[in-house]
Amino acid sequence: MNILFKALNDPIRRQILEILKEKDLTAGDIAERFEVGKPTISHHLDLLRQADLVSSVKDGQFVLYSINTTVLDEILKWMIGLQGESKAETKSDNSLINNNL
Amino acid sequence: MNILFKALNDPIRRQILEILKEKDLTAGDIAERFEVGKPTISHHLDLLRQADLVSSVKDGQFVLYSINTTVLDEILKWMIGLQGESKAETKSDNSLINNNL
DNA sequence: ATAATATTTCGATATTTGTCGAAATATAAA
DNA sequence: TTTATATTTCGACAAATATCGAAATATTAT
Repeated sequence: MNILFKALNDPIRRQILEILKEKDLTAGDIAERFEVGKPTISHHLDLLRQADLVSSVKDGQFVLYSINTTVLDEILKWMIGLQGESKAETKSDNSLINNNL
Repeated sequence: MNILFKALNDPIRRQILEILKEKDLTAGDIAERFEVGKPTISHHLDLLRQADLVSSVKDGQFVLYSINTTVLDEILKWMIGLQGESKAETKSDNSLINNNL
């Protein structure tokens, strides 16, 4: 959870995920789309990989990166849990009236 | 978006949200539940307020804090957008086969 | 008015984080 | 086997962040 939020707490890393949503790309192809240098992108990719938000496969001299969205479910559940079951509802008052999800 | 992820990128701030989900609380009541000092909690509450994840109302000498979950929708939408519309699907191939949400 | 309580603001400090250039590593091409 | 290309690792450094104690502010109680 911690490492997930940490990985998402950077505009470049979020953009990388958006780019990888469209298409798997090599590290170099990803780096080309940003102003920062390749070592920096490599570091960002490392953090995304630590959070399991991307996976990487070596293809010759290239490294191909892909997005992995399944780990986002954890955050989604946490956020939805924060919304539902609000404080006004008790055991006798969970009448599901406010289910405007 | 940035400020939202930043606010969520801390275990204490996330715990504060979980606590406020159950019940509105004063700054002091919140601080009591953590090991860190009151100035630190005050700072965390400030960041949560900047992200509009909490609201505060002055009640005499106390300040009552409440959670505001509506801003989470932005992140929820972003994450769901990251999951759907995957790269394998094109205009001719959006057959909604993989809709196992 | 004075004292007590609640909260925030202010500096200061240690840690974390993003970034860079240079060097290291690995693969492909000549 | 050199040479070129792709990527990561390594140190270094500046900026951001979490934390603290002390002081400031505001409200309540005596």
